[in-house]
Parts: sequence; C-alpha cells; structure tokens
Amino acid sequence: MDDATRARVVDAARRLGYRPNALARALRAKQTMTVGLIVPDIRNDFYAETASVLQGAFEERGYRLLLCITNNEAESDRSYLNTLAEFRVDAIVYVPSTPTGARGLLSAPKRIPIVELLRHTEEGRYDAIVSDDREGAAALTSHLIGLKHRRIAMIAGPESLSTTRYRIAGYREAMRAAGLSARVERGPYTPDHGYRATRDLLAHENKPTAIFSSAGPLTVGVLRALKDLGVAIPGDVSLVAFEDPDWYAAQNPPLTCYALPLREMALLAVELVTKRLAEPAEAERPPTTLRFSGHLIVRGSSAPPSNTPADL
Amino acid sequence: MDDATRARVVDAARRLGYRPNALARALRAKQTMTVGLIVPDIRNDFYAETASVLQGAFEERGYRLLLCITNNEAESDRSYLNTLAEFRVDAIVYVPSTPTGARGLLSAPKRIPIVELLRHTEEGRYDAIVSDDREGAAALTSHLIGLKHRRIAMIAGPESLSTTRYRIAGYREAMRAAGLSARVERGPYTPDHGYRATRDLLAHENKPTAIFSSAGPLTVGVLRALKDLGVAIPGDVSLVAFEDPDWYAAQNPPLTCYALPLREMALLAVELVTKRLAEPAEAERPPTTLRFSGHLIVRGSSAPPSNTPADL
DNA sequence: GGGGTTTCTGCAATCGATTTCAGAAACATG
DNA sequence: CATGTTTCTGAAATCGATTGCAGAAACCCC
Repeated sequence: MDDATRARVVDAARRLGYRPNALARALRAKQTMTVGLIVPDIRNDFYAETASVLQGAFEERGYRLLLCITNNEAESDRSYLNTLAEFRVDAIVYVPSTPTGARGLLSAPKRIPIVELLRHTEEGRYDAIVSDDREGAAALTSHLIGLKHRRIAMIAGPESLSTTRYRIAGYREAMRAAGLSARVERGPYTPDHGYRATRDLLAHENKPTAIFSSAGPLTVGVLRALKDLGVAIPGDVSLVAFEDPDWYAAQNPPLTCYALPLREMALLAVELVTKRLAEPAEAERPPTTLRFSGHLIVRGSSAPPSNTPADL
Repeated sequence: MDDATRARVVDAARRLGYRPNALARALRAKQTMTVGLIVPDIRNDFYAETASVLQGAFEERGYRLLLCITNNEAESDRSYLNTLAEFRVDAIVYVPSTPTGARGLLSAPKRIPIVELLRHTEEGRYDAIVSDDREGAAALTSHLIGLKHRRIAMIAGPESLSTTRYRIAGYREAMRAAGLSARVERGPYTPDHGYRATRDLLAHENKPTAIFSSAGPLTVGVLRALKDLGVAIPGDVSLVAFEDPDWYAAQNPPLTCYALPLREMALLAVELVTKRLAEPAEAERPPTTLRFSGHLIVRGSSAPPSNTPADL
C-alpha cells in the first residue's frame, strides 16, 4: 500500500470516527492492559495519595487503572474481586477491607497476580507491601510517654483490619513497657467515630492528657470534638496521629505524627505487579511480604502535660 | 435439566474456577456496564468526594466506575477520553482539565453520553452540572468587604479552567462594586502555589488584610505559609476559602467558606447519565446545563481587620 | 393416532481485532 | 525458462458469551 492510499485510509477512519475496540482486542489477546485497584475509601488522603501514585506509575507502563471503592464493607470487597476477575484485569492491587480478603475470590481461570497494599490478610498467600504499624504506634506512644504523659488514650479503627490490630499492639506494648494502662476506643474509620470517642474520653473522670488518633478520618473528628469542647492543644491535651496527610502540618498547632513512605510503597507495588506479569507462570516465585518503616515527625501538637500531680 | 444435574454443573463450575468473561459479554451485547470518570486530581477532597458518591450511585445501578486521573494535564485529559471510547464505556462523567474538553474526542462510532461535572468547556455541547462559582466568589468577597477589609487578595488556579475564570470574575465584580482594586495570584491548583503566593502577597508592602483561597489544595499551602510567617488568623489576616472539605471546620480557627452541594451535584450527574442511557438515540433531548448554588458558612477565620488606619 | 402447539436442544452466527496459514505473486538464480 | 525463495494478500480461525433458528422431542386434545 503506498503512502497516498494509506493517508486516505487513515483520514477516512478519522472522519468515520473509527476507534479500535479494546474489548475485542483484549478478548483475543487475553490481556486487558488494565490493573484493578481496590481501596476502602478514596476520601481518605492515605488512599487517595496511593491511588494517585499508582495511576501515574501504571499509566507510564501502558496500563489503565480500574478503581473500586469498597467503603470498608466486606461485601463490597468480595464483590469487586469477582467483578475484576470477570473483567479479566491483568492484575489487582488490593487494599483489603476484610480479614479473609482474596479468599473470597473463586480460583480464577487464569491466575491473576494480586498485591496486597497497606493492609494484609492471610500472611503469605500473596505479595504484600505493608507498613510497620506496630513500630509506628509504639513510636508515637513512646514519644508521649517520654513527655511524661501517663494517661494516654488511643482512638482506633475496627479490629477486623490488620492495620488496626498492629497499631493497637504497638500502643499496648509501649504502654505496658512503661507500666501504664491502655485505653482503646474502637470503631469505624470515620470522623464521627473520632468525634464521639473523643467526647467520651474527655467526659470520663480520668481524662487522658494525650490522645493517639490512628487514622486521618478519625483525626478530623478528634479535632472537631476538641474545638467544640474548648480543649486546647497541646495545653490541655496532646494529640498525635498516624500517617501524615498534607493538612496535618498546616494545622494550628501542626500535628505530631508518624509518616509512612506511601509513595515508595505504591511504586514498589507497581514494580512487583509488573514483575509478576512478566514472569512465566511456571517460574512463579513464592509471594513475599515487605514491611516499610515510617518515621516520627514531632510537631507542635504534643507537649508535656500541664498539670501532672500524680507524677510530682 | 433436573436439579441434581444443575447442582453438579454449578459445583463443577465453581471447582474449575469458572467466571463468565465480561469482555466477551460486553463485545456481544455492545454495552460494558461501565462508566468512565475523568477527574483532575483525586487527592483533592473536592474530587475524591465526588468520585466516592458517583461510585456508590453507579454501583447501585449495576455500573462499574473506571476512574481516570489527569493531574490537570490537557494531554492526559485528551488521551483518557480516547481510551475510554476505545474501551466502549457506556457513558463518561467528565471533569475537564482543558478548555477544549471533549472536542479532542474523535467522534465515536456510537455516541457516548458525556456529562460535564463541576467544570465545563464549550457551553451547550454536553449536559453539564456546575456550581455557581461567580456567585460563590462574590459572596466570600462581599463578606470580607462587609467586615471592612479593603485590601483583599485572591489566590486562584489556572485561567484555562472555567471554575477559575468564574471565581475570579465573581471576586473582581465584588471588589469593583465596592470601589476596591483587585489582586489575583494565578497558578496551578497545588499547595506549593498557595504557599508561594501567600508569601509573595505578604512580602509586598501593601499587604492584604484578607486572603481568598479559591481551592482546597491552595488552602493547604496558604495555611502553611501563614504559620511559617507567624501570621495570626484572623488577627493579622483573615482567610476565606472556596469549597468545604471536612478539615476546614476542624481548623483552628475553623475556616469561613463557600460550601457546594457536591453530593447532590454528583447524584444528579448519575441521574442525567442514566436518563441518557435509557433514551433511544432518535429521541435525544438537547443538552442542558444546570448550575448549583452553594452557601456561605461564616466561621472563625474571618474577622474585621485589626488596624485600618486608612478607614478611620 | 394424527395434527397442532409448545418446549428443548444443539448448532451456527455474531461481536471486532488479531493471528495464522495457504496460496498467489514477485523476485532471484542457475 | 524453470525452479526455489521471499514477500504479499486474502481468507479463515480464534477469543467466549450471547442469541437466533431449525429441527427434534414432548405434549395436548379431539
């Protein structure tokens, strides 16, 4: 075919609005060039940031991202795993909202690589990239203990999630090591829970002098409650939090927190997935779990307790 | 087929890990039961909230959501429109990142309904659901003027976006009506821009006594800059902002803002799309543009200027 | 039991891009 | 010019679910 003819064909194709049908191509090629991402809540900066990084990295590699939001519901979680399998995504990046996780996925016709990100389910079944939540929670708690706080309460998420369990464990360990008694308020990862838990804690007669909020949405509620109650930070109550969304540093006072290398974790997830996709089915390596450490960032929201009669 | 046989078949299917192939089905049925969503930035609560609502509403109607993030880049925007067309999504909810918008989309083989959400491009080409940005910006500006501020600066986004233009227009109108001169800092919708613009404004000799931040990511930077400079809100500078993400109210002081009925807007987008999908191609109604009003929420971040020698 | 109706069953076509393969055309060499 | 090699072209198979259709089987009633 000569160039003039080719040009005419291309032109005609454009005029008629021809777009190759990606469905037909995918059906034949047995790959969709699409990666599924399942996250619990896109309004949480933690996952929004992750989704954003994943999107960029996969796009560079020629993959689309099919994003599913489960709202932390186990049912939704299961259903999306199946939907993604039916849609024949090439791989799944999975932030589980249930303890059973991908077991709910019927064994797929073709094995779909799954990488668990941030949270994980049954140790060892899939590649997993998680944070060292225990260490992080312990670091925040120890920081408060170092400031001479003795009544430190933790506001946590639902115990069905691995992150929650590890964060609670880290907190408990640090408290026990200092001979202090723990107080944990469990509930969903919502501002509402943070708000109510804070009010409950401060209505109590043995008020905590410091609060450890274990996630971004909880912190929103905690801050609102403290303001409503007219409690000063860190004058009356110190506040530390897990993770480090942009707005933590912009708070007044800025929040002491434990920041995770989210970006690196997400990029590594992309690496892992890409590697799995490239490797022949026979040569499959056993799944690996990688645990990332974050670091403590001390800011203005934590200070020694103002009046600690028991300690003097 | 009797029930026992049926049971055996179903069981065998499960054991063999059979999942119907959604690609084949979609290819045949000429519908994918998938709606594409294109947003500029998922880390912005504004769009995260929108995505979350859309996801829930479409899921209820049996549609998946294929989320695309453009990072406010025109190139990415165009490319995703085409990708979605190739993937034969049934409809597209589109928050444009370019002034030309869906014109970059080659006329599709089958017309794909498009609803522009929050921002819009060429008036009238598609259904559009937008906010009354002009009114909102004017309301915030007038509020500051009512407090007797005279030097009010606005930190805005890039002028290529419809929202930016309308917000600037609203601000300018309110300023002009009060006989005040406008000062607008344009730049990308990033915390960095908010930060730099704030520092620039306050380094100026005719410092503003009030700042109007026109988007969430900008506000993050503004707050950080004000803190770094040791400027008190609202003591030294009043701050008002467009939109109302959760954390605005949790700020200290909480931010005066113009809140939009995001949820309603997103749900209406779903309604519109659903209606378009149901209507036969011949009976197509002309596209409509719907403009939603928000409302001013006065909180602690705005107060009369402390020293206004010129006014006394 | 025959004529008519209903239900079943299995085969073939369809969707659209890709890939394979056979046969044709072009080209090269002795 | 004949034979062998390479390139080209067009037709057909493929992917997997769906749908339509023809023929078979079951059923019904007089």
